[in-house]
Amino acid sequence: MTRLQMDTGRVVTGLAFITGLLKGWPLTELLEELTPAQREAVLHVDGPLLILAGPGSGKTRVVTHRIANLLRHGINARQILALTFTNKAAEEMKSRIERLAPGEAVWVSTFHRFCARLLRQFASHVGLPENYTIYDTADSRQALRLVVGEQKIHTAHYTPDQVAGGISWAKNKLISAEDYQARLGSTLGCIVAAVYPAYQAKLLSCGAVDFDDLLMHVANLLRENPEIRASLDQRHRYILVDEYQDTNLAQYAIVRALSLDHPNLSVTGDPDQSIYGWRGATLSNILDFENDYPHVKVVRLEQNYRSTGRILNVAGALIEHNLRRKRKALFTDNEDGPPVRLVKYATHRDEADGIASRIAGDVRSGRRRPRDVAVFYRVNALSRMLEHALSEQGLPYKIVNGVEFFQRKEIKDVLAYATLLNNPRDDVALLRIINTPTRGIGKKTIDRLREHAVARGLSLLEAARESGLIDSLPKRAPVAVAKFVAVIDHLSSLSHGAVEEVLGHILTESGYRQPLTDSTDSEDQDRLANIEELLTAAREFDARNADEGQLERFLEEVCLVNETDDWDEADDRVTLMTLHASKGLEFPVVYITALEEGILPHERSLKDRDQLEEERRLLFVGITRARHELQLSLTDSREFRGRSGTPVPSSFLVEMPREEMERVDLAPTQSATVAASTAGGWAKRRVAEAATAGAAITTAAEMIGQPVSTSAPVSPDAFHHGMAVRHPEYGLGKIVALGGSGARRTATVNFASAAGQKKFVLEGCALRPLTTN
DNA sequence: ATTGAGAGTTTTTTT
DNA sequence: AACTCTCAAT
Repeated sequence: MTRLQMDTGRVVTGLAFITGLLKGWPLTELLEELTPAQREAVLHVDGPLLILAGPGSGKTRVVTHRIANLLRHGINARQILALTFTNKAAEEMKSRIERLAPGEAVWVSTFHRFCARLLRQFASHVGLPENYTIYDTADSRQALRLVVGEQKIHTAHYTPDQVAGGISWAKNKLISAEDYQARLGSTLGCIVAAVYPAYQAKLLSCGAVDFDDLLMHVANLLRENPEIRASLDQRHRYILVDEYQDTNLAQYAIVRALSLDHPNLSVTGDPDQSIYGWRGATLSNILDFENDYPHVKVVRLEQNYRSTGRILNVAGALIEHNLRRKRKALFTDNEDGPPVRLVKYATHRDEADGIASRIAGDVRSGRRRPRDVAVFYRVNALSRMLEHALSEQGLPYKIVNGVEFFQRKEIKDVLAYATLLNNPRDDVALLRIINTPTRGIGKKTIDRLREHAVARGLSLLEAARESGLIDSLPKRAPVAVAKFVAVIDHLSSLSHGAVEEVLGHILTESGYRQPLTDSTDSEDQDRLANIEELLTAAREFDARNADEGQLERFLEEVCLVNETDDWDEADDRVTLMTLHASKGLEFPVVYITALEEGILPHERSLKDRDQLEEERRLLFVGITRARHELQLSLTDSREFRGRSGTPVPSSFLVEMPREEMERVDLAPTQSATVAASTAGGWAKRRVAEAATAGAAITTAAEMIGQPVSTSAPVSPDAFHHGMAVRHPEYGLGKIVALGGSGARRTATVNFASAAGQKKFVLEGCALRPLTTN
């Protein structure tokens, strides 16, 4: 939300001064402490440039310095456009450019925000009003439900999410509603083929776009309007794209269209860090870059300046297991550092407590500050226990992308009013608030209104205006509806001032605030506090945007941001976030939790090799965020989705080199205890076992695997591709193929030992999933 | 029309 | 465990 803030007035003279300084910067200063490869990239001015940058290779530094160099060459900042994926990345880049080149108006933006801005300008070309609404996922899902209901489309057993996924997939591939063809024999495809056009028509009639539309509309705009394309190409002479490996076809088309006449396009990326395949990202975009742009300059940044040797070795060994990959050397001059810790806790509670108390110990001893530490997890749902444990230790923490502020009911309600004022055609917004707070407009009334609107081709608000003419309406309904319309009209007349004022009017006039103020319920108090926070955000927005009538801009901003923007680096807090959110960041100390089969890799990725490789990349990204210390952990018992179970260690652990790691077992299980008393301890036993198997203990998984000879037989269905398994004779291995079914189901296993590859009939065989107890 | 209890479902990741 | 949706009572 923050943008380059220019204190107009006072700073202007200083600004010119500093700019002058920059332009006069001796080149040597800009290039100081850069390696030859980095310099090569920084000094590149015209023509296409591909920077293949491994993790921690100083990519952002190179990009920002390159921008400074472009400016030094006298290129107008307005001609430079830097596109990122996340707001976080954009903020980071902005602030680093600001440090190098204060006051320069380089446009740094996420793809979506950039497109939103372009669409405001060219809305009419794609059939949108310029005050169009941006639907977030929840809104678009609502719109989808609406059309499915109105058109009586049968969606069989498919959930709205699945259908929406199909539409989203198509949009990312730039397939329009008219062109969409179901793949032969795909039931879901047929449903999508029916729903997609209706959904798209609904969005247009509401004057709304979903996230995917932002990209698709712009891509279409650029394709269908050569003059607009040319002028934008001309205007954005120098384009830089971050995380290019994550671009989908729509994004590719946009970037391509803007760099035809002026192919000064520089992209940075790392195929090994591609983790958004599920969102339509196409690796081929980066792999084919050299074909798309002749005479491209390719710079490889392979030296890592971030992590210790051991962390990097673990990451490297892991990612080596991806088959669909360009081999890339990763190396560092940094010291080896301490071993990567692999810890097994008894329960997920112990895991959280253990991590929290370890952090607390480091903080108390002064070795680390809270902000040095981050804890990553695969799914948001895993954050709860960690939060609890951290606050018990009195550690300040910050969740990135947690329960999203702007997704909260009360916030969405208030914003829905604002949205409707801004865009009266927005039926989704209207439906959200027509009876919030309750005004005696029930389901029946709403259904009649909708029927009327559909029959007459009206928006719901227009239909509501003529509610007096609708005979089928319940007796008292027209009065209630008229009241609602009056509220909206009144608010409408007040909607042109500062955003904070407008929101204030909404809260009082709509009757939304009163019941909350009267309530003693603590939840209502929370809601009120959230609303207060929204007003604060509005106030800050007003301060940044002096001119009035900025409601539309505010809504846009709020829609494309999913967190309150208080992610302040200076904030001394432990960071909690998903592995996805961690991309692009670094921390001295990193904890990655729940390295358990089904969580990491996620269960939905187990069936598909490509998806499994993406999970591996995800872990790779997480590991390479760590600078000095890294701990991976798993548990013997985890409560998840209300039920507790005994997790199987992640198959990725098999792929990490043991010699870089230290194992800590904080979950003495029964079998281990028995082993300790009977066989002289776990460690000895392990060595003996390895000796007889003729194989060295080489992987991390070996360290946590327990003998399983006594465990009960396992159903053949319990095995799946990629699973880590143990055989009493051949030791540890991994399933590389499965065949047959039922009692005849077979598995082909690659053993770490000299046994190599073996095939088993699973029914009644001695093969066991690698478990921790 | 509204409310509340109970049933049923769910979550991968982000703009 | 938490959330949404449905159905019946008010």
